[in-house]
Amino acid sequence: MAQPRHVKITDSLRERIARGDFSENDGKLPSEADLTAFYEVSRTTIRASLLALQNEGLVRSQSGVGYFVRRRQPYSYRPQDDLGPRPANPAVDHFLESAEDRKPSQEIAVSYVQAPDFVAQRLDIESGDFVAVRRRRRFLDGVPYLINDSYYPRDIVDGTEVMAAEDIARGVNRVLAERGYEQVRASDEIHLRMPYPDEVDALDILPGTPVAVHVVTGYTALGRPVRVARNVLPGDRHVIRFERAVAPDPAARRTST
Amino acid sequence: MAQPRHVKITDSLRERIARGDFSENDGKLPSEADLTAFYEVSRTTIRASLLALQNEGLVRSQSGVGYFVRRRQPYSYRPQDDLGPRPANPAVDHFLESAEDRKPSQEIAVSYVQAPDFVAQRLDIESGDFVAVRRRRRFLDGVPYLINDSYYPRDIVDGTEVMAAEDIARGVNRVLAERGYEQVRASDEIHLRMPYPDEVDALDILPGTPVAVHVVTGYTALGRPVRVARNVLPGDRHVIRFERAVAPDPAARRTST
DNA sequence: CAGTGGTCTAGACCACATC
DNA sequence: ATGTGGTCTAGACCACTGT
Repeated sequence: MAQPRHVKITDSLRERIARGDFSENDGKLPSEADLTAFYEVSRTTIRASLLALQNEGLVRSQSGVGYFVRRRQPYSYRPQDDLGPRPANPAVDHFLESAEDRKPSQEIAVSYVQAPDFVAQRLDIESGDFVAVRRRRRFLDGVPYLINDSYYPRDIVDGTEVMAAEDIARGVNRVLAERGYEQVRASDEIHLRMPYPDEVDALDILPGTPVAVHVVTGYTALGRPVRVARNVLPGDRHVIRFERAVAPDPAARRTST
Repeated sequence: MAQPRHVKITDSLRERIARGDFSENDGKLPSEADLTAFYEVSRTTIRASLLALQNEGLVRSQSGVGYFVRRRQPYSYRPQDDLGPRPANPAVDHFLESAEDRKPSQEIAVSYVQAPDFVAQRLDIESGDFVAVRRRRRFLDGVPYLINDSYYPRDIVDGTEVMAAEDIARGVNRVLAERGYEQVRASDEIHLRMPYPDEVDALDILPGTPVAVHVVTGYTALGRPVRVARNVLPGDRHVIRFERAVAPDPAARRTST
């Protein structure tokens, strides 16, 4: 037997899921007992296969109920929305506006902390220096969609409304701009990994769901970094989208048309 | 007992890993036998914990040898490198050039296929229409780093060198530009998920490693889509980076400085 | 050969959801 | 009360890696 039984069963179930064999009943799979009977193996072996499918993000289990095929309906996440003009209704920002039918809400906590390494590096300060943080958790229809921690150098937010634990209608970036720290450039980094336990809790993340960690550094026209934002996005709820314009390549122009 | 034993053990091991307790010996963990003795549980329970750590991407197992702490050294992936001027040495493209010390190589296969849905939609053609595809798998020091499938409308690549199964020194985008299809704008979409079995094979992906699927659509100045590229990136080998310039916000300017 | 992880079984008990 | 998944055990055999 080239392949172990649990692998063959996993493959078989994956195919049956892809074929839509379990599309009835909210995508409910047969019970472990039924599957042990069908594949003629022990319950342990069936559970190994179901666990594998969970870790691939294809299936979720609900204790006392059964296993269900997962389906995703991602929300568009646009890094470019964090800068630039605000939408017409100043009470909501882009995140909220593009939420379509879904009801947005958020939790905010503000504090001063010693800069973590990744912040200190990007803000070009010492690692122990204090920085201002706005920590937000954002929801759509009560479902957590993202963690956003925004870090600012102390001196540029001290004494402003930025450190109020409320939504800032104009947006923090606008407030900074008014103080002379308009951001004209940003760099984006995206890391992929499996979530840590605290992220699993904070974002209600199911097994087999990766996260993207999106770190933005915003710069003024003078090249000073004034903002580091760290976003954590569950992979099953987001598609990251952005647009690029390309500087024309003169070498190509010579021969074209 | 609030938490099951295997969860407590997983937490304990995760902490010990974070503390660097296993930094000796290539990051080797104690054997399953040692762990069963240490935590005083059955081997099954220990294996459940180790499996969980694998699926979090923290640990890898090597049959007959042991479990090892994983560490990542990601390569910078820059979506913006695919358009724009080529580097000085025309024999390599940006992917190759930015590889630093590591030896790049690639496999190329070209063909005509019926456009998959995601391609047809983005190229604005019918779903059954034939398109040209260049499929590439790229390596650094023999390690697969990415799958790149680039789709082009038939009419604009027919009779060109694009359909040769070799590296095109100038780059396909340059060839298209010379034919009058210069791309001046691109849209990017990034999806996150766990890899499919064929991707696991093609990219040597370990358990607990997510992938990013990066789909680029390139447009000419007339707004015609002429390229759809689908990249699959293993999360442990990439950091996605890009830069943005922000159009100044006139409302903010009024009061600033 | 000894040690390691990989596969598989049969069985027991529990917590939870549903009727 | 019944059925579901979640936890845990003890034990067996195998395949692979290293000495």
